Amino acid sequence: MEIDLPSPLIAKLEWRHDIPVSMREDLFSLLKRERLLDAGSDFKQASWCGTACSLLVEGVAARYKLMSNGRRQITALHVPGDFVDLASQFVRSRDYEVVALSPCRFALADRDRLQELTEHSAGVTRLLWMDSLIDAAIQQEWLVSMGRRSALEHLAHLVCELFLRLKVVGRTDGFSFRLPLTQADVADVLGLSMVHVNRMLKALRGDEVMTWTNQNVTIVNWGRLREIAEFDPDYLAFRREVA
Amino acid sequence: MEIDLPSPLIAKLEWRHDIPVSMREDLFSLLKRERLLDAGSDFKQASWCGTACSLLVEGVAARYKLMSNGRRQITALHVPGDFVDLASQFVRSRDYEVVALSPCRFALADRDRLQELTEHSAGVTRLLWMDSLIDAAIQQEWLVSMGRRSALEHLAHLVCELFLRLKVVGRTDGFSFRLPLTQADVADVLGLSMVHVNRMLKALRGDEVMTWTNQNVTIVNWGRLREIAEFDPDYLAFRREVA
DNA sequence: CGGCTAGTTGATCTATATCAATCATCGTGG
DNA sequence: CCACGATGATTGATATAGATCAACTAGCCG
Repeated sequence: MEIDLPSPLIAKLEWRHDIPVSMREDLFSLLKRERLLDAGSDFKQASWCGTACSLLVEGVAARYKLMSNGRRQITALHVPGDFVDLASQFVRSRDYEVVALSPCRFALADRDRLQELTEHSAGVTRLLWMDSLIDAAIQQEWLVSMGRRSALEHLAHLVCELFLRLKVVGRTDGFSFRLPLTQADVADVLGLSMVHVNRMLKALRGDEVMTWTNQNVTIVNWGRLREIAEFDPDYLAFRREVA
Repeated sequence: MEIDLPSPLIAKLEWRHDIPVSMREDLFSLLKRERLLDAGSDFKQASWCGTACSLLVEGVAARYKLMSNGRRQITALHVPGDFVDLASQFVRSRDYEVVALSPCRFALADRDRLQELTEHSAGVTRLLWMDSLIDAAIQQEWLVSMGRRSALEHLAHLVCELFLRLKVVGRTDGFSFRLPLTQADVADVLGLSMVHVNRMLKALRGDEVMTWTNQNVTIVNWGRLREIAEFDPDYLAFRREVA
């Protein structure tokens, strides 16, 4: 079963561009080693993290910053097909942590091999560069949500986004999907208090827009949810409608 | 005077890495044409914006998203040495606008030439990729500010960041610098109301931490300002202390 | 059964928004 | 030189979104 590690990555990329066979092969040859991480463990303590870039293959992880008085802000959620630390190939960043929110499976790209590959294949470089640009677009959208959307709209927007991101990598079942975040985690994503997240979830549940119990999200009224969030999936750069 | 267009870019990059002469030459040859934009004009209406990538050489510009009910969120501020639309080389994004906040001078990089350059020079590609990664790091820090810093801390953090970014490109005078944003603009950066921005400015002025009148910022007590903001410049990736 | 974690709810408090008025500055045309 | 309008800054009064505190419930796992 070791041959299929980059498949969620490739699934995601194919929603965006045509991927020639040669690039696919490059990615396969780059991502062969596999490693696991338990739920709750910090990514930095992973033994390999100094020498390789990690592609998340299964599970959900979060990037966050911790502040002096214990406040935490999650700045990104990683789902299968996402690189967790591509930037580390170039920039040393000590100020952010990554944590596995559920048991995670990673495919490793050796730094030296990646460096070599980017030097010889402008195509792959382009692909990875674009991927990081789209991650940035996602963050930009989060910024808009933080600044100018209400708590309810923000929450709705987050769910819309995650639904599509999970769907393109085949991690949804109709309008349902698993999302291993506690309400406290969600609060740290949205920049809200846990209590308020709970209330907003209740509101959406009450209006029969969506439910989120334990770790299971079900979108009951997709149109309404999009409407509340003013969700426009353009920034995810898919070539056609996902849902 | 046309020879010096990329100089703020190079100044910025040199705070981060050693730039070999060959790369410097590549950048010079890439960025030769010059264009102006009036304060207040939208970047998309610029004639060249379909065929070239634009490096801001002089002035300040803002990237923002407009929402249905008129709310606006500024997601990035561009200062001399910043590419305004590097992403457009790869991704079509219709959902964000860029506006010149003061009269702006741009150096243009022809898309085709840039494409060609990135195919032949892995070094330049790396440099530009890293630059976009650091832009993303800045956005990440903005996200933290939005989510988990108070209005006052957020404002202080913004000023700290802009001070350093302007300083490395030689746009500061001691602890003073020009920042052509109205309080309404600042509100749209911070995700606050104009009125509240005004109050926070007053508070910082009253405590003799900084002043911001008209378009002139003066930091009176740098240590205190950093303290309020919990500012750690690591994310800007400079190799040594700027201030 | 007990203790842990996550979710739920209510009461109260506070940061920030909104509304509205005033004031300062500056460019323009008379 | 002055009147004028426009734009931006400042301030106060009031409203509200969301935080904080505290209690209680429901699973779940040993």
